[in-house]
Amino acid sequence: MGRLRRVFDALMDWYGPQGWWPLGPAVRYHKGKYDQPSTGREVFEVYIGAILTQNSTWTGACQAMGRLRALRAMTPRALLALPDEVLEEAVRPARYLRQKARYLRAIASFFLLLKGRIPSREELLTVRGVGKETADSILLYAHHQPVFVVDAYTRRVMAALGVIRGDEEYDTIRALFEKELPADEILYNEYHALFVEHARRYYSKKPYGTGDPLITGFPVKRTRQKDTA
DNA sequence: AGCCAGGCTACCG
DNA sequence: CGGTAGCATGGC
Repeated sequence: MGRLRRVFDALMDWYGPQGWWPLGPAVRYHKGKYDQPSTGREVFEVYIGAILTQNSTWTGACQAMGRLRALRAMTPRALLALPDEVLEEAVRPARYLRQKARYLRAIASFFLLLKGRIPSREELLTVRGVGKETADSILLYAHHQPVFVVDAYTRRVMAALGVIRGDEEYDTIRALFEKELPADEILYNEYHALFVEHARRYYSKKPYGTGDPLITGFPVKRTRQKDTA
């Protein structure tokens, strides 16, 4: 039963590889070797990006990262050395500058303690500002662990397709994907990115899912959403 | 002019 | 527990 696989194939067919976290052009995707962030710097940039994009736009997060780069503060030590006002000003385009400045400090300290080790999900969740989606994003996009990232878009799309109700626990939805799909880092990477690409088009404004070709083109059984449970 | 971003924490009942 | 207010923005 490859429902989820078919959805992936359709999205991949329509949008192509997204090459997220964006370590290099999508070309490299086809070379089989997904360009892995090997240096500590690149890994740390994913940590930073994961915080900065929370409930925000990628453009805003990029602007903030550009400011940090200009300040030469894309390493944990350099970031921690910034005065509060400077760090907050750099974060501004990514929203919640006060909060995210705190979060960035927390995760920079955490990153230093790791000394290059890959953290567990539980460890990540102890960091202030790191919730489930952020933890999973870091595991997947920075450390290449086969963890499926669930976000608001994932819920909307899958609920519209009748695969879920939409109010399930985060971990329930993650488990569903990880059960139905092979534990493939690159697959999860692209899938999540494709969800974002697709949902930005059809699931940004209400009513969600209007004109979604997944719905018109993939008749998914939606007849018993309510009666079980 | 609104509406909406790739959430998280804290605090409420 | 579940539900939600609040969080120092900027682009389409």
